[in-house]
Order: sequence, then structure tokens, then C-alpha cells
Amino acid sequence: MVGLPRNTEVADQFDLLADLMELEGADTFRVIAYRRAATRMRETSGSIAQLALDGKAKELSGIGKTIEEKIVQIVEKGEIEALTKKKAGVPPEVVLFMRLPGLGPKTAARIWRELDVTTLDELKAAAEGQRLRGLTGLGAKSEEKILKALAFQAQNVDAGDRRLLGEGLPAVQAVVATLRDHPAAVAVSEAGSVRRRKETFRDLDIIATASDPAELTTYFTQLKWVVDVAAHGDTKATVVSNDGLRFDLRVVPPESFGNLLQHFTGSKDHNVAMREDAVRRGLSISEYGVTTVETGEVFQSADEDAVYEFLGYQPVPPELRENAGELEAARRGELPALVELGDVRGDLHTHTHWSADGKNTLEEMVQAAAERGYEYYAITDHSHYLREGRLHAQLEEIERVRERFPKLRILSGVEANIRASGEVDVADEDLALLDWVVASVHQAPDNRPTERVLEAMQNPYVDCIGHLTGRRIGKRPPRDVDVERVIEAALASGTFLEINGQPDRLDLRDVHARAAKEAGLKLVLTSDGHQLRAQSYVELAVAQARRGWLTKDDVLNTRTWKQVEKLRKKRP
DNA sequence: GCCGTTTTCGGCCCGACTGTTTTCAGTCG
Repeated sequence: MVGLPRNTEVADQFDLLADLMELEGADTFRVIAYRRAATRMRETSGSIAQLALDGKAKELSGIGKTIEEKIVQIVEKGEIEALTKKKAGVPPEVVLFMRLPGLGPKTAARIWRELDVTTLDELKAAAEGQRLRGLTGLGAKSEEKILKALAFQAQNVDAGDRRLLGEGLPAVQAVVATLRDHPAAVAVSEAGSVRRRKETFRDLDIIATASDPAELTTYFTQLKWVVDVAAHGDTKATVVSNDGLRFDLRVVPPESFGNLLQHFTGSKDHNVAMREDAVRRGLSISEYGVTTVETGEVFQSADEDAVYEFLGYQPVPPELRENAGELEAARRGELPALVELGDVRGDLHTHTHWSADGKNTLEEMVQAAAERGYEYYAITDHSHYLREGRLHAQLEEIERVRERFPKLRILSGVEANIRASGEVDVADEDLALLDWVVASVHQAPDNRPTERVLEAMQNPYVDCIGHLTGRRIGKRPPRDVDVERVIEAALASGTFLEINGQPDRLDLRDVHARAAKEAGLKLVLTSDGHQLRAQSYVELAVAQARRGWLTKDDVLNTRTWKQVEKLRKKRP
């Protein structure tokens, strides 16, 4: 495994190759094929490089013989040969032209070739010097747009263009609720990537029907937290909130609400695959309806499920709409019944003020857990803060709190640290006193990320590995853990893996959760909450689990504590 | 470059918007 390029690195090369070919005016379908293959690689849980070396990459849809060979080139030579060649012919910054909104490959190539503009600085100068309007098809407005895009890009260079689901989900749910209360509103729904519970988003989409669309749209632009109205028409508006979130509202006709909701929920890949399949059956899908080509008859519905059913599919839960096999499964009627928040009986990774970064007392956290209706709740403060008798002191406090909450089973636990050696930093005799043990890697760097975890799993007291890869979305990449090996070892040792619900962790990620499920491993959904309101992060863990195709049965903590005890590894 | 319950060759989603055009190409989601 060591030394093989990551899936994201391989995928990036194919995307760059696609960009360069597009600039050269290559066949669009080849370009699309490379981009599709890149997406497939990013959404594959195993090592795509290893698959290619084994001749198995071409079993993935969208990857054929040619692309598999190019992956092998990356392993052997570090780069796709065609990419090396093409990079020599195109100034590196010309690719960046295409990233500016409104500026595509055709225009970028003409600016480069016909005006000899090769850097972003030169592009700016050319627009300011009104030289772009010399090209047919470009005018004063184009120059203005490009300058605006360049300025925006310069301003937001550090901001990152995607925000966390954990921020966007409560925000969009609040706006949906507000709009529903308006007298002109008939139906209101979240849409887009946030409805699919994708871990990050660019903007928050809302779809509605209304008795008076213009009135609802205007109301939306005048909500008190709106600081900027980027667009405002009768049926569509875009606003920016005081915390920088972009909301899009579209008001659509009620008779095709289901078709439009389906369209605007995406993903693009899901919709394209569904439309391609429809074409083969003599149907044409658009956001307004499904047309039977032969008769011209159009099917519309206010109900999204009815759209899927008309097309011969089981209704597909939004979390699965990524063109990752869900359409085939829905065609056969074999979609899984996904786990729901209400199935979760207890949280097995939480903190209190015993950890320096915990914000609430043990009793406050337990009180909130009881109010959530949990049957059990594990206190797993960081081992670092439970040294020198503090572990025993906390056990005494837990004993006292138990008396006050007789209906909630309070589990004593710890989040132990996995040392570089693979040992956990709590003695066995202390671990033996506890009901539940989470073990996690905290400090980097890490030159044997996989072995370290495998060794920790051999400890008979370690029940679950916390946030396996240690990623912090947007801040820190995942450690280079061989997740497939970890899953195998987890099954062999009787250790569980968690889906950590912290908004910037969501670790395991969706495709790894799905790989774990397919291997037969049960996962634990946890909040890793360090304060009262963070207990709700379990909702994000549930969302991630659903994106990983997990059913109630695939999740350990949908079971009673008695059942959990039966399933976990035997203690000495 | 990929793919196949009409196909191993000849297709490859669909519509809106924008800016520049007198009928459309490029871009976007």
C-alpha cells in the first residue's frame, strides 16, 4: 500500500487532463469520460491505484481499458503520459481562466491563443485595457464580468468555497419553516446538496409552490437576517445571510412540484444517469415533466415519489442520489431501508467538563441525554484528563448521577489515545473498570497510520475506534489509513468503527461507511459532543450513515445495551 | 473514452440564461 497515490490525487490528474483537452478543443465526450472517471475514483473506497494494478479498475462504471492503463502510468511514472505532454503545451494559469464563472474552455482558449494572454494578471490587464472586446462574441459586459470574477477570487482566496453541512442544515431548515408559515406558501422543501446531506455545500436551495409566487419571493428577500439580495425576480431569488450563507429560492408551479424538486435535488450525475436510461426507454425527462417521445404525452406530478414510480424506480432517498448504484437497485426494488434518527438508542462517544475542551458538567450532559430519550449514554472523556486518580473520581461522580437518572443507563467510558506505538494510553486494569472504551489517534505526524490502529484493535478492552482518519474537512486532510484493511481487522478483532458526527469530521466518510457495511461490519453513530447542543451532531452521523446506505441493522447503537454487550468482543 | 434487453458502432440529458448576435454559441446547474 505504501507509496501508492491516493484516489484524490489520481482523480485530480484526470480532471486536469480533461481541462487541458477541453482547452485544445478535443471531443467533448472524451472530456466528459475523463471527468466521470475522476468522480468515480473519488467515490471509490478502496485504492484505485491498487485496483488498476490488479486489472480490476475497469470493473467500475465509467472506467475502461484506456483509463485503467493511464492509472497504471500514474503509479509507475508519477503522471499520465498524455498529461505530461499536454502540460508542456499550455501555460499553467490558462486552466485557471476556466474556473472563473461565465468563462468556459472555448473563450479561455481564444483569449490565450488570439491575444497571447497566459496569466491571470495579464487577463486582468487585457480586460482593463478593453482588449477582450476585440474578439468576436466578447464585448464590454464580458470584460466587466471577468474583472468582477477576478476581484471576487482575489478577495476570497482563503475563504474556501464550500461550507459545512453542520452549519447549513439547521439554517436551511429554519428558513424552510419560516417560509411555510407565510400565508402565500403552499409547499416548501429544501433541495440541492443539503437535501442529500452532502458533507459540504456551496449554496442552500429551497423549492416552493405558492398562491402568490411574487409575494413569497419578496418576503424571502426581506427576512431580517438578509444582508444582500444577489438576485430577485418574481419566482426566483438569491440572498446572502448575515453569516455569509447563500440561499436560493425558486417558486414553481404546483402541478410539477415533484418533477422540479427531483431535478433541483440532484445530484447532477444521478439526474444525467436517469435521463440517459430514460432515453433508452423512449422517454425524455426534464424538470417540467417526463415526455413519452412517441405520443408526446407529458407526465407531471406534485409528488416526487410518483415521478420515480412512473419511471419504474422505487423512490430513491435523497442521500443515495449520487449515481453510485442507486438507480440499478431502485429498478430492482432493492434499495435499503435507511437508518433513521429515531432508531438510535444511545450515544457512545461524548465529553463533559472533565475534558478541558468540554463545556458542560457531567450532570448537564446526562440531563440533556435523558431528555433526548436515550436508553444509554456513554461518558468518554479524554484519557489525558483522567490521570492521577481523576478516573476514579469521575467514576464516583457517575455513580452519584446514576441515582438521579434511574431510567437512563449511564455508561462509564473513556476516549483513550492511541500512541504512535499502537498502545492505548490507559492501563488495562483501569480499562477493565469501564463500560465502553473508545480509542482514537490524536497527535500527528504518523508514519504508520494503519498499523497503529490495527494494533490498538488487538487490545481486548478497546470497543470502538474513534474518528478513524482524523480529517478536519477544509482544514486537515485524512491520515493515509488503509480503510479496507482496518475494516477487515475490525471484523476479525470484534472492534467497531464509528461515524463521528462532528460537522468537520464526519469520519468515517460516506463511501467508507458503505464499504464497512458491505463487509458486514456494524458502525457506531456518535456525536462526540463536547457541549449540550453538540449532542445533536448525532443527526449528522445519521445523515452520513444514510449516505453510506446503512440500515438500522448496520448500526450497532440502534440496539439495546444488552444486545450491544452480546455483540462486542469478549473481555478477559 | 465508455457502453450495450433494439447496438461492439454510433450514440452520449435537458433547459435556462447571457451576451452577443439578427439566429446562436457558450456556459451553467
